[in-house]
Amino acid sequence: MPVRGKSKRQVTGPPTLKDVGKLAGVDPSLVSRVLNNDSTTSASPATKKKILAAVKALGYKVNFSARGLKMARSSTIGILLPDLKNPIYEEMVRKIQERAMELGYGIVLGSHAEIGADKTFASLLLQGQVDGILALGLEINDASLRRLAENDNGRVLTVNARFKGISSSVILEDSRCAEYCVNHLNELGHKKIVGIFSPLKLDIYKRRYTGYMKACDKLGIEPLNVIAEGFEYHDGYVATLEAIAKYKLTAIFAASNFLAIGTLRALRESHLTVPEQVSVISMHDSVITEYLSPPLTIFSLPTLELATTAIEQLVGMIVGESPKHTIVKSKPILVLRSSTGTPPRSV
Amino acid sequence: MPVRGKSKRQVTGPPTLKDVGKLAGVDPSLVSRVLNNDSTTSASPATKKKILAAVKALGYKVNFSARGLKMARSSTIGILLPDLKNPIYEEMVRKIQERAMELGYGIVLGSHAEIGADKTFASLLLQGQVDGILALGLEINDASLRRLAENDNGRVLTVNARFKGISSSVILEDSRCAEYCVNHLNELGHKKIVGIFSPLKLDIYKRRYTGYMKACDKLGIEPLNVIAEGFEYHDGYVATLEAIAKYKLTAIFAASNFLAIGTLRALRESHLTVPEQVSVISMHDSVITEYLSPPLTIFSLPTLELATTAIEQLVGMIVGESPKHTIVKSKPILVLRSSTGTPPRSV
DNA sequence: CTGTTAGCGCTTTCAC
DNA sequence: GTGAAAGCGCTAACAG
Repeated sequence: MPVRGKSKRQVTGPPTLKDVGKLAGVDPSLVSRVLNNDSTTSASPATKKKILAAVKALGYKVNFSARGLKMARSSTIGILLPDLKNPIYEEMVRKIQERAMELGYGIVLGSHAEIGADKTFASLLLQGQVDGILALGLEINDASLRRLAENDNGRVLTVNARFKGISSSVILEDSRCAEYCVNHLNELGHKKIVGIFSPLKLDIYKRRYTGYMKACDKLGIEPLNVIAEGFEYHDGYVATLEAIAKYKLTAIFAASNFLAIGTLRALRESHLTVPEQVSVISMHDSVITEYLSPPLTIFSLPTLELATTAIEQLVGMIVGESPKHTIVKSKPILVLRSSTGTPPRSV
Repeated sequence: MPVRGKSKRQVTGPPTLKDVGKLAGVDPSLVSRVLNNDSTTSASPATKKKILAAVKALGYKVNFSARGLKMARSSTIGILLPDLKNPIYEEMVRKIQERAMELGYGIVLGSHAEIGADKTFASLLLQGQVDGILALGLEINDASLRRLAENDNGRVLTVNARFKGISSSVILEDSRCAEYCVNHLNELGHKKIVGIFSPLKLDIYKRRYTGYMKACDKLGIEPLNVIAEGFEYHDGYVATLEAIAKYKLTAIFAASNFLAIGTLRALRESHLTVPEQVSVISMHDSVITEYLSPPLTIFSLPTLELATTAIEQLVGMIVGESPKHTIVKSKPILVLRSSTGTPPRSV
């Protein structure tokens, strides 16, 4: 390990506040105050300029360990997700990381299952290893996270989901988006529109379900739906098989890209062509949708904005703002590809 | 912000070494030594036991900020990737994170483009914000990372890629895997096997290309290949269109899942059925392959083992081991699905 | 407006 | 085998 000299620095590591202070001819603490825009003290423009110049000259960057130690903060936030398989999470994680970095935070990824019993995210939070947690679209079945929510819900934020006991969240207008999907199908002439959802105990699917039901109601068509067992391709596949057997459908609204991929497979195996015999629509755009067979028509919502809003809100909470529930509003955008068309004549 | 009392602790944050020491009736420094298995001093079994008991009782966990400050290490490693879209990266990142955590490290994600000019990963490393960098499957076109590689390549490791100037890497047997793919096709009776690759300047594709050429040579069949423009679905799509126009092919070896997805689309649009008219094989298993149309036959390599090996090697380097190149050896595993079959009679 | 001071929790010589 | 003490780089009172 590199060792420093006693009085004079021998092995030069990264520059410190002391170095900057020396170069600028001021005290290190003043540098700190200037760099942090300390409101209680205002440096004279002249010294401020000198300091900034020295900072740039030396390429000074804060040492997060030192700051973290002093402020009793880790400057890292945890992101909890079921998996990264879903491309939407991937994009969001990327975006969150980007924004977090700008805000001076690092991130660590995690999931309930994999961290191990005594190393849950909640315990990390409690131990001060992370300053806050962003929970992406999943159930909270981690016992200690739940306990945490009861005691200290000031630093846990759920993304596109709401949970009892957690008073901070940011969500999209999933309900509205689902409505748009059904309306689009109806405009093409469809009346037998099956909705395929993942379990409704998950808030996000409940909202999509609500939108679907609302649209059917408004349009005066009969709601036909199947609740899949889970969230994976396979669940969409099984649910679609069930729908085909049960209903005389002409269109399917698959409530997630994952379900939709399973849906397409089920239709293919049942020798039902898309969109000639059955139209398929889904919501939330991800790269893969364009490369499915056929490419999927979808309505998209601003997931990236969801991501930045979430991290900003969490950081706000960490520095003292109150938790709140927010909705990122935005009109769903139609991405028209080739999985939707007019219903077959015979039906 | 919670404030602590002067002499007696008022607001109790997470337990510290001092707390543990007090409970165990020993000096905090001893606790530290015991917890870190300090080889220079051996505590008596009795006190050791007392200490461990106190640690457990209090639920003590190290404060990474303090340790980092003291040791001039951040205990975080950076992962550089082109994107997380590719499910294989996702799985690997997950695995790396998991193992890193066990080893006492956090991770931060990053890419060249998005971090911003003066905040490249290399500079993070230089500034001590990260202790090392894992670069996943991409070119290194970050000027400062390149510079870094020239000066201090002791803490940069490339994963499934090798670069001039970077003396630490871990790779899989991609060449061998490509050979297996070609052989499988040939065993089914194919002679006109087109290989589709991403640009060969990328080490990983060069190796797959080499394997393909070697297999063709051994088999005595003519190598037919197309080098795509890039790495995305679209590039595979365009390359396949070109291959169809150029060769009388009966089978395609797509050198990545991404390319393969584009390949399937091109074949579909060209009204060539898979596998009746054209067989398609790819390598590296990811969830999506099973849900393509048709589900892809692939050969898989142990990417998760690649991930753990990489992080372990990097951490080893951080604590002083020398950089090295390692190959994770493993026989490619055939995952037989329905995209491959015997060639059509007429050819 | 700016400097002084203390101390966050940890590791690590150096004593005993 | 164990304790004492110093100091990593930073921030936040408190002085001046």
